[in-house]
Amino acid sequence: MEDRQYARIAVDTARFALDKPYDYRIPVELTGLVLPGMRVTVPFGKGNTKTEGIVLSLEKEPSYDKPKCIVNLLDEESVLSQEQIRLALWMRERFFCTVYEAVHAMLPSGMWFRDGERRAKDKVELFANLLVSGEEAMEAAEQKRMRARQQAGVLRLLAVTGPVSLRDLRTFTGASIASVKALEEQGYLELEAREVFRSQVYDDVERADEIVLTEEQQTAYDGLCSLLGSGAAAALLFGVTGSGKTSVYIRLIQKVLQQGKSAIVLVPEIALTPQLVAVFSAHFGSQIAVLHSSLAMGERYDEWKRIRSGSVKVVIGTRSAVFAPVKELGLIVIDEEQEHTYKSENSPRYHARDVAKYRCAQSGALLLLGSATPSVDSMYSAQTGRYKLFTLKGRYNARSLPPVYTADMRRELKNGNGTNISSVLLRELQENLDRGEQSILFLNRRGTASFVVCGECGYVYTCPNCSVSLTYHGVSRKLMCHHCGFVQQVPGVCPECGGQLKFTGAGTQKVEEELKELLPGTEIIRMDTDTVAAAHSHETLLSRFREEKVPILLGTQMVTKGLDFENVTLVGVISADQSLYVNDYRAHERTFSLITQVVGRSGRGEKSGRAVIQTFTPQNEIIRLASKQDYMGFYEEEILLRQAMQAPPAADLFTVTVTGLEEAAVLRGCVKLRDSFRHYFADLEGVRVLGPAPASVAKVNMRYRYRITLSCKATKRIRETISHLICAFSNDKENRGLSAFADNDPLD
DNA sequence: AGCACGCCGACT
DNA sequence: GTCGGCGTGCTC
Repeated sequence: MEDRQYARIAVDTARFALDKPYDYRIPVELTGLVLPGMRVTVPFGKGNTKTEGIVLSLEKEPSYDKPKCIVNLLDEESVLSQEQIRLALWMRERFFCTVYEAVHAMLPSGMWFRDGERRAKDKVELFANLLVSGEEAMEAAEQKRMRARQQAGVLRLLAVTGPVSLRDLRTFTGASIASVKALEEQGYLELEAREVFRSQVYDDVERADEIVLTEEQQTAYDGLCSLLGSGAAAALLFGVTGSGKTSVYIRLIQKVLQQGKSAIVLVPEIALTPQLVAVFSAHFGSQIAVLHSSLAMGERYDEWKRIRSGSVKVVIGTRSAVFAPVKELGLIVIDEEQEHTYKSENSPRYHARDVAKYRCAQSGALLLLGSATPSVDSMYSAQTGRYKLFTLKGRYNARSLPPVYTADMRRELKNGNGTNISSVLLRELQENLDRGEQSILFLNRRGTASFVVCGECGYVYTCPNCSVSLTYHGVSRKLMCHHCGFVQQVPGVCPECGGQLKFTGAGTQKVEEELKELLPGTEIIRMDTDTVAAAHSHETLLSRFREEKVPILLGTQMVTKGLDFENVTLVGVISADQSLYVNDYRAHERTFSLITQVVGRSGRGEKSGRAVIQTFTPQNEIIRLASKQDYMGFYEEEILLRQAMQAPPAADLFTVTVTGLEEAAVLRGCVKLRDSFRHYFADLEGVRVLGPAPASVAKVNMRYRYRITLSCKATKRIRETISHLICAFSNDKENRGLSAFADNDPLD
């Protein structure tokens, strides 16, 4: 080691085109202390601005004749293992991000601020919440840098992480309460009391009995066991709702632990799966770590350290938990693998499934994808033998799936029923009321946003920076942009004509009113972004529904997931069409999955259930198949369509998005880029270069965005060419002020 | 993205 | 002469 005086470093350049390893000399006083996987500060560029970087390797000879010198060592021990460094380098090639962006994704956010020591946490803590956009906060921090250092630090941290507890604010920025209060008075932030989960201790949870598998589950389990450590690519566990996939997961994880290895379990959104977490803690006690979305930053960091120390054998968490630094990885489970939350929408634009595949291949672990409605991609891999397929057909207690009625909303309209509730649904609701049973109503509305419109002139509040309407937040009574974070007060009247403003709600409000009129005196719990905005009120609402047996639960997306209520015997889908007719190759898949999931909420107890699907297009094939709960029928149909459209899995999609302040320049740059792609791929069969087309949100943060789409088979050459052309694009001086980024199979 | 270097016009 | 405008190119 003593003769390795140089460090190869990935710096935090933010620019993809500049991102390559740079060699620095290790100063004498740091000899022997600098090791791969440690963060350092280094001078970079003409002005020697201090930049953060991470040491990739140590070298005897520098690859450059005038290396500069490392100025500071930020870690006492490596924060990334050799394996994780390799993963970060792979992510750069795979997801078109910088190595440092990949490193950011792999480490808990608490690592990026001053190291905090562990302290006992109170149950309720004050949280600081930004009232201005992240951008405004950064700007204010810049101005305050000299006069009010502490305030600047607080603003910067909040801009990056979102709401942070007062305690964490102090530990990570060193700011005093006074400076936070000052910011509150200046209107930059608000303080609110929030319940905080104590660092999870699952020791006191009552241990569950040994799981007894059904014959079918046992077959799947045996098959999966034989795959453990066999080097198989991946397995798909296709099991209808209520078939006991979780039991198979648990037994398989027990097997993995017996072999001295550990497991990672990914779930779409942990707040929506409290039941799953409870079951896991009953079986694994203190061996598990739950990367909970509402963990305070310090606690998340503590859990990360616990995992790295090797005392945690099972990690449950959302997307980013795929990076959990467990020792001896033996298994990764991705539950509800078709969910879109596994794809990151900003750089690094990774899909947890891809990262999991890579990690499993590296460590000889098994990847298990589980779902009642697998993505068409995964089922295709299973059908073609790339994944091993295991099927669970039997439901718990041999209960059959609930019968589904389709309500034709066109006929309702013709018969003079203009409400959102069909006569069939109303009849069934009434019947449930009479019998004292409960019902769940699901409003399938694309985007849960509620916006404000003038009832007289039709003026809609839109973001001054982005091409979207502002979302109304009932709790804070403010209008907000979901793309750039712009916030403004709600005015009393329309600024254009002085007319009365209307709050459209997520649609749930309207349906709630209609229900109150149709079923007078019936209590209804409404669950949407407005009513669950208060911390943990999601669980509060659900436990009220369970304990107080409130007759009707009405909600958006969030009522579809993992809820298991014995007394629910009726499920209604208010408008099945809403997510179906959008310009996105995944629309069918999403609608089918959504309907199937929500129908599966009915009749999970002793009593049998039923479901009503309301649609304006009852003849639609997807709706028909979903009401029959015929996944394989859906798959066979959809795969033909995908092949005809050359959409995944028949082809891979890449988009390259160009952004800039001037629309004409963006468009020009995009056309040039498209032509370079066409030129580079002229000799390749089966590559289509489409565009430019405006991105689905055509303007974000004052920047216009146009994109081109590549439909092709993803090969090394394709990826390298995309990287190369993005670099060439940003090095071209004619593209000044424009930037470009690539995404593999984006969500929209 | 920053930042320095350099080549030209305007002013002390 | 020489101060500073911004166009150009590089970052170990």
